[in-house]
Amino acid sequence: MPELPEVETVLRGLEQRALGCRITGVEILNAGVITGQPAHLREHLIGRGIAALRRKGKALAVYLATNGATQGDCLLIRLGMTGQVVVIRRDAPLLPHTHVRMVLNDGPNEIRFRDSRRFGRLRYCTREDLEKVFGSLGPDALDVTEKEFRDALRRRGAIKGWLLNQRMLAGLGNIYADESLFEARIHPQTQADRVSERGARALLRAVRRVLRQAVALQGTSFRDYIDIEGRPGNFLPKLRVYQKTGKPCPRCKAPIRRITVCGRSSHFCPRCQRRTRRPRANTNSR
DNA sequence: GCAAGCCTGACC
DNA sequence: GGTCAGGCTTGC
Repeated sequence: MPELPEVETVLRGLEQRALGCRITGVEILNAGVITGQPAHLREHLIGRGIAALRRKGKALAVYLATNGATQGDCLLIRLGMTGQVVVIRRDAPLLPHTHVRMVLNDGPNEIRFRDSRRFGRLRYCTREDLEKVFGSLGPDALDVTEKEFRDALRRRGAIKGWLLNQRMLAGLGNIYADESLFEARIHPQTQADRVSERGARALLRAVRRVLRQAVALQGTSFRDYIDIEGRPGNFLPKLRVYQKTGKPCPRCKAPIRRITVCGRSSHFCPRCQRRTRRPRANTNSR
């Protein structure tokens, strides 16, 4: 599932392979993946250059340029669960679930958007649209400051759901949420506002460490994820608890458990990640 | 029939 | 303001 490291890998791939190119054609094979009017999207993309790329959490903005200058508008890409963006020769066979093709003025290449589950979306965004979309997201998980992180933790509900809530912190999905909680030795059902100061520091450190390592390894290919060149990520062997139900904890050998928290499967070590019951942090203090 | 990420709408 | 359910889709 594409989370922050996978989207970052796609961003870097597009920077290498598509930055500076011009979009000369857009073919929409399935309008269902387009937010807004498909014709509108085509009109705004055709003839435009790719000026820059920017990511917040799992959202990827491809800035468009006219005569080399960015206008602040962009193509917003959200990969959903199974979305893929590849740069590939135009004459390469069209795989199933290919929904959009964007022809580049770069030799024989085009950008393709594939998505079997069709949870992913492409959307044309004005500068204002993008500000709204990015504004609705919490701080990016790799940019968040300790203060922002601690302040955002002051709310009820399980820490697992908090980590998955993109309005709190943008970028984590189920894989890296479970891995980060394991790293920080925090039980997924711990209430966010009852995470100790030490715990909060450990969690932020864990989130950064896990995400940075995953970015360095081009992400995790659990099922569908591939990068711009069609290559899988290399983080899979680094997973310690995600989908390891019954396997020994890499730290203490206790069998990894799977429970449902906030409606989402959560993998954790029942010995390393003890459930703490401490008083709710007093929001009036400080 | 479940699971996933994100959006929408209902409700307090 | 916040929370929560429902819907989308399809491979397993």
